[in-house]
Amino acid sequence: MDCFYASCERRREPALRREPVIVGMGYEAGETVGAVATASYEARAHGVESAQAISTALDRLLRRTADPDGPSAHYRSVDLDYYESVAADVKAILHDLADTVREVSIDEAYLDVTDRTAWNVADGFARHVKQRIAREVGVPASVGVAPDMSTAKIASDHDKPDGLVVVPPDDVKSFLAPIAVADVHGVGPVRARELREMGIETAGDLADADPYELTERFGERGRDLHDRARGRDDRPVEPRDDPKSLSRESAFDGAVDDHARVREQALTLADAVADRARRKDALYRTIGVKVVTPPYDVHTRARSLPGPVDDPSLVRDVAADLLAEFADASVRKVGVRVSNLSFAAGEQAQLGGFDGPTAEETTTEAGADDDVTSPSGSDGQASLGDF
DNA sequence: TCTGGGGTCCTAGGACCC
DNA sequence: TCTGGGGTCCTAGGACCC
Repeated sequence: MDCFYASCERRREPALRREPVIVGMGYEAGETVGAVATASYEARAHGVESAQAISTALDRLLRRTADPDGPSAHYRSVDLDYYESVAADVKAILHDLADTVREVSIDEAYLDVTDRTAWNVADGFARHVKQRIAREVGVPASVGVAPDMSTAKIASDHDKPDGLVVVPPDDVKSFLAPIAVADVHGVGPVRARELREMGIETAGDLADADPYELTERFGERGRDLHDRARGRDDRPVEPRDDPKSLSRESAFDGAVDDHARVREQALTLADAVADRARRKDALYRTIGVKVVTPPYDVHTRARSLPGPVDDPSLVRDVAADLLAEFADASVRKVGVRVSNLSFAAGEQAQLGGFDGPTAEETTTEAGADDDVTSPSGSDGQASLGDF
């Protein structure tokens, strides 16, 4: 999906169309530590980027739109419940159009459409996907079609927003050759720099590089990158497994030396994580904390239990205990995580095995349906700043 | 670029087991 | 007392993704 959160805001507030829109978090009620979650392309034209400090983003837009009659930026804070309800509508269409769908995130998915189309009409099929989403849900999408997941991903990013790129098997090599190495999935800032130091700038360079040398430098990932640069990616499109971990974290407005305050925050997060796990019917066997100290050092500590549990007070106790090691530290961010998850539905649900579906099951399903509509009425995230 | 929140996978060392 | 070969699990850190 294209700048998905911003598109969702526009869907329910059409006045935002064609306007610069910034969707962020942490910028509510006088706070300053927020970041940009999504910026519309109009905002990106002013140098606003995802993950940017909110102060920088607003500053850039303000500075470039100093003219009071000029374009104004609109800030909205993240309303995940609403975006999830929109995403559910999009995903229903995807499941209708493909035999297998891998949902990667709230706004991205892979579809295996091998048996639904052919290369000579793939363009029309992709157009149909986009049009159904636009017509039935009202948000824009970009689509890439290719013989493998890695190339399809690059293709979908190639012509954003509202993109449509088809790369038939015979074109994969020439399509990938000029792609910047940083645009290959699995190449972030660190590997991009190392690759450049090796004289590898494009996917074509990467494809021509010595795989032995890449493996020496990057381990197994080096082999993967080389393969992907050559269009060799034989991963099948598969639905995602159950989650491997659940976590909550939050940043302080500046570094905090008061351990009692850090601990309090951690206990709140512990409760939130335990609650999230319970709602997902997840048992956990490992409880961990994350502590970020200045300048930006990330520390993690974890402890495993003898067996899987659902025990909120244990999450609190273990988190507090693990945190004690950092009692004298200055802390800018703290998090709590549960992992080693198991989804033993039988243990928790006790649906009585022999009597067929119980009343509880039907009640639960009805409740889930209601959730789809309820968040949209919320105005809690209202316009902090149309300026 | 002085950095939000929620995830995944890989690596490496240590403890421990047979 | 010294020590082969193969394996698992756990923890911590790092890179990456959306």
